[in-house]
Amino acid sequence: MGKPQTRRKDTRQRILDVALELFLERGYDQTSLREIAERLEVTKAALYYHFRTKEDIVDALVGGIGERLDELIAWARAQPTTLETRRELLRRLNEALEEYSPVFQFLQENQAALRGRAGPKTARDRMQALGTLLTDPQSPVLDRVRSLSALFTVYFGTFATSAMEGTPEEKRAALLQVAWEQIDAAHAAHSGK
Amino acid sequence: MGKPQTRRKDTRQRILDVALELFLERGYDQTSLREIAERLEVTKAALYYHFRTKEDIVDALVGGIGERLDELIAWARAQPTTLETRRELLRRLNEALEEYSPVFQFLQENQAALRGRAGPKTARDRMQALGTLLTDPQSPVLDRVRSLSALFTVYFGTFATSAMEGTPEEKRAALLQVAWEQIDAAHAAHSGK
Amino acid sequence: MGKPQTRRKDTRQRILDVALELFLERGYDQTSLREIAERLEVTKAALYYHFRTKEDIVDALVGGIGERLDELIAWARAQPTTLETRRELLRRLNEALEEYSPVFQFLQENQAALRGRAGPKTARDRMQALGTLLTDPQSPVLDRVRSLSALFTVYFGTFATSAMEGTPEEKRAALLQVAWEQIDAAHAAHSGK
Amino acid sequence: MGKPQTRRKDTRQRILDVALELFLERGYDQTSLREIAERLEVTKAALYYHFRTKEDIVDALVGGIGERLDELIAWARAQPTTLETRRELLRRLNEALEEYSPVFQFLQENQAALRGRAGPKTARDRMQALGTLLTDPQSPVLDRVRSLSALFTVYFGTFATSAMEGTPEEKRAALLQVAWEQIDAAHAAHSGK
DNA sequence: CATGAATGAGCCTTCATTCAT
DNA sequence: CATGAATGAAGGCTCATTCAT
Repeated sequence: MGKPQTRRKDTRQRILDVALELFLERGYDQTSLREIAERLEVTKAALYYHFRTKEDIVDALVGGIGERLDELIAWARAQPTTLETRRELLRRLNEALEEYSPVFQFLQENQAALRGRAGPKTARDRMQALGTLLTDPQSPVLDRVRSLSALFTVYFGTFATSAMEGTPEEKRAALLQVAWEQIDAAHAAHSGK
Repeated sequence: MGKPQTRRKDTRQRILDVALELFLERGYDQTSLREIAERLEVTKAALYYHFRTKEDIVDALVGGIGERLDELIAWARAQPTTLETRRELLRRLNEALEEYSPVFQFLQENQAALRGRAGPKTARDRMQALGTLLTDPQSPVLDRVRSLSALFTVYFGTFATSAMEGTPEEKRAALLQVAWEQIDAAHAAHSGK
Repeated sequence: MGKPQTRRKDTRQRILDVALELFLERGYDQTSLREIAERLEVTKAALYYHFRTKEDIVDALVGGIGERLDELIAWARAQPTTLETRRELLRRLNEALEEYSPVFQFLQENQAALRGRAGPKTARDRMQALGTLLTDPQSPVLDRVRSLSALFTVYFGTFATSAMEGTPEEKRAALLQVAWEQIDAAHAAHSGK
Repeated sequence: MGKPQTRRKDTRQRILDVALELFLERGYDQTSLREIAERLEVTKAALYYHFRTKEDIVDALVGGIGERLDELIAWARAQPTTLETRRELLRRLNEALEEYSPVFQFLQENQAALRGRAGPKTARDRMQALGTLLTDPQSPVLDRVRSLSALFTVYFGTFATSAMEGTPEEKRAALLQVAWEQIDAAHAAHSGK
C-alpha cells in the first residue's frame, strides 16, 4: 500500500516509450539499457523479460512504420501513374510521417548507428521506392531532380518546420503545396512535350 | 629542416583518412580506436600521440567544413539580400558540399552520435543561418517553405543524386536550377506584392 | 485418491529426464533452467514447483545411485574379505554402473562443476571405499595398484567399451574377466607368500 | 617505491598459473575472470590484453599437452608394432602425464564444461589413437579390453595414486609394471596362437 | 615518434530465484 | 499446478585513455 508495486500490464509499451525518448535525447549507441531501466524504475533484467536484445527494442519501435510505408508503396503501385496519384502519394506520406514523427526522427539521426541492422536497410529501399514512384524513369535529369525535391520537401520538411511559426495545418498545407508544385513542374515539362 | 620528413605521407593525415573511412563504414560510435589503429597498422597509443581524444579526431575532420560554411554565411550577410545573392549562395553551398562531401555525409548520418559535441550544435546553427539568409523573415509561411525546400534540394540532393545516372555536371546543374526555381518563386510572390 | 492423476506421465520425472539429457549434452553449468523448461514446454516457474533449486534436481538425479553404491559397499563390508567377495563386488559394481550408466557419465564429466555440492564429495568417498574393499591395506604397492587397476577396468571400461564392436554381453564378460585377473594377481602374490 | 608497481614481464605466464590453479579449485565454469584478476591483483581488462577470450586461456593451458601427445603418437606410429614399442609407449605416456599432471586433471574434471571447444574434441581423438596403438585390431575382444585396461592403469593411475602411500618412483614403477603385464597378456594370447 | 602494458568504467546479456495471481 | 513478471547478482567483454620506457 505504501509503495507503488502495481504489476503494470503495459510495461512493454512503457519500455518502448522510454527507449524512444532516450534514443532521441542521447542517441541509440549512447543510450544504455541501464538508463532505460532506471528511468522506468525497473531493473535491466526486466527489459530482457520483454525484449530479447537491445536491437529487438529498435525493431519493435520501427516495425509499425515499415508496414505503414509498405502499404503506402503498395497502394501507389496499384494506382495509375498519374499526376493525381503522385499528389495523393505525397499527401499520404506526409500523413504517415506526422503520425510516426518521432520514430522517423530517430531513424534519421541514427542512420549510422543502425546500419547493418534489419530496419534501415529496407528504410533506404523504401525511400528509393518512393522516389521511383514519383518519377518517370525516362524523364530527363532535371525532372527527376524535381521529383526528388518534392520528396525531400515532404520528408525533411515535416521535421524541419516544427520550429517554424504558424499553425501545424498551415505549415502542412504549405509543405504539400510546395511539393505539389514540384511534381507538377516535373510532370508538365515531361508530358507537355 | 624545411619540410617535415614525410616518412609515410604524414601519419596525422592518414589517421584522419582512415577514421573518416571507418566512421562512414560503421558509424562513429561503433568505430573503436583499436579498429582505426589496426587498419593503419600502428598501435592505439600512436593515435594518442597525434590526437588527445577520439573527439579531437572528429573535430579535426569537421573543422574545415565549419570554417568553410562560416565564411559562406559571412559572405552572404555582407551582400544585399537580393535574389541574385541567394542564387549565388546556393551555388556556393553546393560547391562546398561537393568539396566536403564525405564529411557532410558523416555528419548527416551520425547526428545523434555527435549530439552534445561541439561540431553538430553549430552545424544546426549553420543550417538555420543559411535558412534565414534564404528567406525574408516577414514572408508568408508558404514562401518560407519554398526557401527551405530550395535548401533541402541543394543540401540532400548533393548526396541523393550520387546514385542517379547522368554526369556530375549535369546533375549539379539540375540541382541548382531546381533550387533556384524555388527561391525565385518565393521571391516573386513576395516582392511582386 | 489412490494414484496421482498421471496427467502427463509425472511431470517431476519428465523434468529429471530432460535435465539429465541436457546435462549430458551441454554440461551442468552450461545448462540453464530456461533450457530445461523450454525443452519441456513449460515455464521456468513450473520447475520450481517440483524442485526448490537447481541443485535439488542434481540431487534427485544422483540420489538413487548413491544409495545403490552404499548398499553395495555395506554388503561387501559384511562379507569375509575373500577373493570371491571381491570378484562378486566387481560384478555387482559393473551391474550398478550399467544400470545407472548415464548418471555415472554425468558425474564423471562434471566433477569440477559439482565440486562443493553434496553428491560428488561422497562420490569420491565411495570410490575410495570401493578401492579399500578391493585391497588389503598392508599389501605392497604393486598389489594395491593391481586392485586399483581392476577397479578402473570395471569403472571406466563400462563407458569406454560402448563404442567397441562386440555384443554388450561379450564386452561385459571381457571386462569382468580382465578385472578379475587383476585382483587374482593381487591376491595370489599377497596370500601366496 | 611503496607499492610493487613493477611492470612484470611475465604477466601472461602468471595469468596461466593462477587460472589453472583456480580452474582446479573451483572448476572452469565457476571460475570467473574477475576471480583470476583479483588473485593476481590486476584488473579484468589486463587479462584481456593478454588473452582475447576466456577460452583462449584454456587453449594456452592445454596447448602444450596436445603437442606432447601428438609427438608421442607420431613416434609410436613410426615404430614397429612390437610389444617392446607398446611398453615404451606406456612408459612415455606416464612420463607425459606426470609432466602435465595438473592440466590433465583439469581436462579430466571439466570434460563437460569444455565440450564443444577445440581442446577436448581432439583429446578424445588422442585417447582413441593411443588405444588403437596398443591393440591389434583383429585381436579378440578380451585382448582389446586388456589393452584398454593397460591404458586406464597408466592414465588414471597417475592421478589416483597421488594420495597413496609410497615414494613417487615406487608408485610409478608399480603402475608401469601392472600396465605392462596387461599388454603382455594381450600380446601373448594373441601371438602365441 | 611510438609501443607494451594496464586501468576503470561501463555495456549487453544471462542466470537462478521469487511471488502474486 | 502453473504462469507472468520481475529481481539481484554476476559474467564475459570492449572501450577510451594513460604512462613509463
